[in-house]
Amino acid sequence: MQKKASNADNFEIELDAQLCFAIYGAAHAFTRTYKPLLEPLGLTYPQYLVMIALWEEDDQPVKAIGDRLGLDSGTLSPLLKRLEQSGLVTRKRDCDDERQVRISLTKKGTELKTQAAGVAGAIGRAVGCSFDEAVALRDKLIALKQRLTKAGSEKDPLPSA
Amino acid sequence: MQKKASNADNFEIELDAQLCFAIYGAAHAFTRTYKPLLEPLGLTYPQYLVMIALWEEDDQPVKAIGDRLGLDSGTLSPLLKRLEQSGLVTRKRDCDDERQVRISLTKKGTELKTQAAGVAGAIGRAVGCSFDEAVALRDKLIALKQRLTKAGSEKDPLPSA
DNA sequence: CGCAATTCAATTGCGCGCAATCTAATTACG
DNA sequence: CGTAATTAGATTGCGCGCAATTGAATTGCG
Repeated sequence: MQKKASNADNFEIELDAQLCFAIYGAAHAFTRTYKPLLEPLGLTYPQYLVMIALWEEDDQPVKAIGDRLGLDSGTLSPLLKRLEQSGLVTRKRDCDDERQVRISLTKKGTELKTQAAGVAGAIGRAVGCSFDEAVALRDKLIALKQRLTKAGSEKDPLPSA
Repeated sequence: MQKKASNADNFEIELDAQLCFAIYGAAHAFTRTYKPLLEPLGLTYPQYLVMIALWEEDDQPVKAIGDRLGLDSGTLSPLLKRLEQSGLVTRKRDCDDERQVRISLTKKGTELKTQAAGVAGAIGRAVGCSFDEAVALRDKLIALKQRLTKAGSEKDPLPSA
């Protein structure tokens, strides 16, 4: 059925390797494509993702942004400081829960969305496939990510106590 | 509104954003899945990719590995030094062309391939889709990468001087 | 209420990833 | 032949990405 072992293992190894290379290469090609487009905006690719998250919903705590992007505070804290230094966001402690730091867009940060629209268009052209194809690929990648994430957390699902 | 355009632009922007997030998330989920599997081997994910390239073909110059993985010497030089320190590869100047440094597997490096087979199997399970699906996804990603790379190099085809 | 466990963010350390720069070796060309 | 242009690799600097630790605030529970 799903698993036969034997000499199909060689295919498995090679496919694994090829899938490695493919997703690794595609992800980096993506960031390389963005880089020159984001440079005029003064943003790196991860910073751009954070801005998108904030354009979708302003005034979020760091944790919420981290969940959306799959990043932890070790990555986000310095990144957000740079966005603050660039004058795009502000960081202030939540009044109700002082553990949280809420990230909000400044006027400049909000206005940057307009320029970002041009970036999205350029990427759309570079991706060079139809809308439907892009949607299909997006869904496949999301599904893959979910399966990988689930498989990774299968070690300790719950103490069953 | 500085830009009117059609309201299909909104879809474009959102799809762009979603594709961003999807590929970004999938790539990181991939590396996170590998991490615990590679830890017993003493390899990071990029180091694993280099080892795969060497298992496919031993005794390659740094440049060839860089082309295969899409990495430059700025990334590879320190990485290869770590692999050398781990006793997995050797680095020696090519006799015919002393600019090149040829990377070769040590006995230990060659033997590591056996253990890596188990890694591939585990990943196959984590990916959790059929062989055909994996092949299709791989091909889509490779095609995407090629389109992105080509689009990126369209800026300066030739100086035409 | 009071103390332990949890949660959120920041910090530290290490390994990429890449642009920019540098050096040395090779090739191209007059 | 000799100099310019090219090529390979190393180095530096900066920004992630993540594990591990820390510290402060909050929640849970007796």
